[in-house]
Amino acid sequence: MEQGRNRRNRTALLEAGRSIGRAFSARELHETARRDQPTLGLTTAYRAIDRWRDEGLVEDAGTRSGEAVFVMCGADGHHHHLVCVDCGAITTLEGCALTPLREAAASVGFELSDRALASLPGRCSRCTPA
Amino acid sequence: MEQGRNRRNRTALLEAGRSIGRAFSARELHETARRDQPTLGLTTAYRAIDRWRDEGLVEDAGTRSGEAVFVMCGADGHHHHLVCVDCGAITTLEGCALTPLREAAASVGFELSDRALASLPGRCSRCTPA
DNA sequence: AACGGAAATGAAAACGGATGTCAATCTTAC
DNA sequence: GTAAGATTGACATCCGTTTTCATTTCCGTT
Repeated sequence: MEQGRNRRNRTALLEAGRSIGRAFSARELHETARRDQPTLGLTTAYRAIDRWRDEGLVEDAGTRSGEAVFVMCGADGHHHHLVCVDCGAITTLEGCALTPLREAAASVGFELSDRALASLPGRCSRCTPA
Repeated sequence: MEQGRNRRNRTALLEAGRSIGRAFSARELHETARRDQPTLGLTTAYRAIDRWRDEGLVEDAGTRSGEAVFVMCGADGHHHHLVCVDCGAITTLEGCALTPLREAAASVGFELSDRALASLPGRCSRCTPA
């Protein structure tokens, strides 16, 4: 019995997302997953990311040269990601160093957006000019 | 003697940017400045924002429904802006509540991006659901 | 195993924000 | 005033993303 395309696609996309190991664009996810499933379409990669975002499996991580980029996110415990704006490298920041900022915002009537700040832009040591 | 178009455009754009009082897109800047200078083109609005960014007069403030948005920024002293992701309202946050975060990032070899975090996403009290 | 409705897929078209092009206009130096 | 150079704005183009739609796949029911 020929296995279905759907399940294989989903698996290939998920493995691609997990194996990339850094922030990725929809195009990069597509290219990576395509090595396993050559017929997989770009539209499906976009749709997978949408679904993952709804499920909390992926976070928006801004844009890199015009493309929206994302980071995979195990949903365990409160944490933030540092994302290198140059190469996409990711480091997980355990605990929450955002509390002082959140309180400062609250004192002027603003509720800081946890979702939008889940991924924090920066530069990894490789990409920081000496 | 007919005054030049260039100077008038520049003035209209600058006044528009300052008068809007919240985060704005290039299209919004264009529409506002156009009330003074009806012949002013959208391209010129984009170019003004580019120039302002180089001069530190404006900061990127993410995107709102697909459009990049910006906030005007007096270059005086270190501060951050809280920008409402729904309505674009701005509050200036004096001092820097980002220090703990910056240090946490530094401890794992990341240099936090001051520029990218100049404008912090959140929700103003009006737009926060009760 | 066969059927049927619901969901997923991928190719192509449509969309929209941003950028590039270029002739016309304006500014500034002389 | 004139010429060289910068600025402008209409239009074309680019490109990431979304929409569309006919086809295929999935899965519960018979």
